[in-house]
Amino acid sequence: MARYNPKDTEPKWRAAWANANTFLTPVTPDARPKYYVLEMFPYPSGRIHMGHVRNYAMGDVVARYKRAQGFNVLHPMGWDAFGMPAENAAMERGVHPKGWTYDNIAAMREQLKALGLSVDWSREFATCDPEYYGKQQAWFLRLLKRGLVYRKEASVNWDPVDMTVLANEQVIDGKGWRSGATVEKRKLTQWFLRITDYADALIDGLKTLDRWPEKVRIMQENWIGRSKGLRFTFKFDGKAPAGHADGLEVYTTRPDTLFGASFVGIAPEHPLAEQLAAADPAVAAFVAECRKGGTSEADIEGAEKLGRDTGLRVVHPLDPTQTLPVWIANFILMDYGTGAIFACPAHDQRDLDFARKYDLPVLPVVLPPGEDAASFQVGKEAYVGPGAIFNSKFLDGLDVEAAKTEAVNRIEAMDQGQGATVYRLRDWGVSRQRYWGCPIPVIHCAACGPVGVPEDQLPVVLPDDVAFDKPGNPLLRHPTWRHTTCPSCGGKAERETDTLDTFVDSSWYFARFTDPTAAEPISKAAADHWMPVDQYIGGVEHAVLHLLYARFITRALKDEGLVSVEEPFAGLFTQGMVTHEAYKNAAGEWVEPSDVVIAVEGNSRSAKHAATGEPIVIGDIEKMSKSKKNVVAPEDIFEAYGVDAARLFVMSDSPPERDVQWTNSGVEGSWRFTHRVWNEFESQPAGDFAHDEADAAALALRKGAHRLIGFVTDSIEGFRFNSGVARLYEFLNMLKAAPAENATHGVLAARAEALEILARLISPFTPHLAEEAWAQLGKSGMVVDAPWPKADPALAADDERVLPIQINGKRRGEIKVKAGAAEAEVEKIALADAAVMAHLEGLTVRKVIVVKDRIVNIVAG
RNA sequence: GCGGGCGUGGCGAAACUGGUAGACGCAACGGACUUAAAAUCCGUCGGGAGCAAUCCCUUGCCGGUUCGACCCCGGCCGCCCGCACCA
Repeated sequence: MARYNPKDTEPKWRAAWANANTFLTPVTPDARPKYYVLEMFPYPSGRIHMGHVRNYAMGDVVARYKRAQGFNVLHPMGWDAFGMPAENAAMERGVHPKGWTYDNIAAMREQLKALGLSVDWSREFATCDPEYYGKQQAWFLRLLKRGLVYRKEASVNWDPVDMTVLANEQVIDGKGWRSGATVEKRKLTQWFLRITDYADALIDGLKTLDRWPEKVRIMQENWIGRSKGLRFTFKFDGKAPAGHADGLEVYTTRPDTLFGASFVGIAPEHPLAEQLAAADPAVAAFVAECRKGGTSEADIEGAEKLGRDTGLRVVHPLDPTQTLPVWIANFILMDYGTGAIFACPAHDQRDLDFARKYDLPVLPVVLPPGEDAASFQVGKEAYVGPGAIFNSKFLDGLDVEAAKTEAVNRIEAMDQGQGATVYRLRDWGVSRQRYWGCPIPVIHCAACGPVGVPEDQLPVVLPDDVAFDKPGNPLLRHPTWRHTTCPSCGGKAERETDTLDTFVDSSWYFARFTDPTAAEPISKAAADHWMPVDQYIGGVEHAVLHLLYARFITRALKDEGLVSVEEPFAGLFTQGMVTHEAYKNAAGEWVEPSDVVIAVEGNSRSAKHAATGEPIVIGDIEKMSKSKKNVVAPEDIFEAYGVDAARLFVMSDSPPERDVQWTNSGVEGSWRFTHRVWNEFESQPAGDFAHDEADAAALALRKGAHRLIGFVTDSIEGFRFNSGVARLYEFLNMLKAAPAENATHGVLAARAEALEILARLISPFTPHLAEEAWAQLGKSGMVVDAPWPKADPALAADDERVLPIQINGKRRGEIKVKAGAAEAEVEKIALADAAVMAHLEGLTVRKVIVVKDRIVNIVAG
């Protein structure tokens, strides 16, 4: 028997698909229902890693499956090609970002093509193609006209390593998401997108995303952070400080606790605090002290409450006889609400900590259920639960929610404030002081201000002749590029040298794929047909970055009339990472897996270096990363085991949303499977055989095959690929138990039918093997064009059931009955069973529970 | 601190809606074939008792609901992810 040889067959079938234009999705849609499958497009780093293999293999399973189900599938591929690494390469190696990027794309395209993906490569583009980013500039200008784009001076997150600004979403634990450098605050004039205009829509829209992971929806909701409360103004007692004649505006979510107020606090960055600091060196010193603390988790956790009494006093809005001191406090954030609060220490832990430290009053106003008003006291823990309001004049006796409403009504009636909704979400700062990005299509004119580049002058193309010998943005140093004339007055003017955050590039590419050559940024007809993406697949790390931005841009483009959908991704699946053990030598240096030999003794494993024999420490299972050297190169695996085995392995073993641990023995298992499958096809003799109803072995095989269809179908539909693969293994074992050699004609007929079903069922997972198997069966055409198999209900149905018999909840035997057998009949058979009778000796049967086709439980005592 | 998730053999895991716990794979062990190895094939494989049929224990821990709980409820313990002085 000839061994299955993936090295010959895999390239052969890829060529066959390419020659037949199998995966080309015509721009003009046909009568079939559409299905748009998309995996998050890759950054062209130069070579694919196992994470890519898993991501794209999953998408390919879905795409091929839907195709076989009769859908007109759109499954495109492109490149998220702008970004920092290209500039870093330019600085480190003197190559041009453009050349570096396109070389990488060429290399990765070949690797991805080797995966045998059912991708329509004719739609491929890179975000750094001027044809793409020019269209991006076009819609950017339309959003600018709409007022969704604006410029402001703001305190921004500055990444000192990448030397650029970052959006809030791109700062993780106070560090840049890409560089890992501690982020600094800087005041800069920047371009912003009004994502906050869409805060409510983005929260409310989450409810419609019923095919998104709950986790991602919760993360987005928390990130947007909507809270309802009251914004109101404290009048100053006596003379107000200059410029603050209107008073001091605060925000609270607990207007019900207003009578428990003991002081008013302002952030150290609050304009009033800065004003006071300018006049008083002692205040200035205090404000500087507050700034010193870092922003990292540990810093905040350990930060002590610091405050300074300003000497100012304000009047209580609901009780003019009462005044409150105004403190500058380090725990108040300028970024949130109004940067000023009223503090109710009895019912807020931070306020309480502060009040205890500075000996400020603590007056409880919410009485917990069961407590006595005369004796209830707050110690070190603030009471934040429900209860009845007391010590609060007209609010007394109301519950918390009713008191909130009443307090808001009173303040509104006095015209001193109003109910307000506040968000944690900030507008999206999109200016990046980088070269390798989409130029912001704006011209700055001394007379006219910033003016959008006229549409007929787009795209604003990046100049190629730039130097990376100095840090900073090369566009700023370019001798001619920025100098131009004002489109409005014709006078001398300068181009904007900031480029767009690369997350803008990835916020609409899915819509461009529907017609990548359209003259408009988005072809309305094509997008209306294909959008939304039916199944989007990618890493969970984009839960609040890319996935939030893309939702926002889609809504903004919808309001601009470019698309009709509000939500870009109807279904989302977030897949787990590919992990691998990391190895270290005695010196603590990371060692590559290929240099390590593992020895197994019983249940313990030890490792040594393959070449030197020195002992190696087997470390944790971690995400594959270059720094830990625990990377397995996909091309090495393709070479050794074939592409299908690699694809199969990343789909096996672990549920797709969970991390999968890469092991060599695991992929060997998948490789063995491909060979065993092939052996079954090869050993099947050619020819037609008639089914034999009387042949029990043949019937069992046919039943197994028809049942398998349902199992595999459900596992793909439900994203349980690992279970589907397990069922395929199980069925292969069944086939092997009914070999072709010396088989009856009935079994040969059943095998022929089973193999035809099997070839179609494995084709989403191991597409090359499936084609070779299909050809081996003598089938015409390719399996990729064959419809998904349909189970014969009569064969897939179980006509006989094995029911376990429990006595008092413990399994004591089993009986065989016809499927759907009546309860009374089942009870009779169960009670007559020898093993059951033995167990019931000396007991009285009290009750018999029969669950149809499932189980029998006898209660006896 | 808040929000979410998870905890099942030596390992990755399965168990659909409360109904036979451990499918399938990996590792391990035993055997066949082979001069030998690889590959392949067959078998064993949660723990314990027993010659055996069989029985007892077992899904992080404690308790509850139920004829019946990996699954539902309450309370602990541990791990992972996200957010975090957000008023």
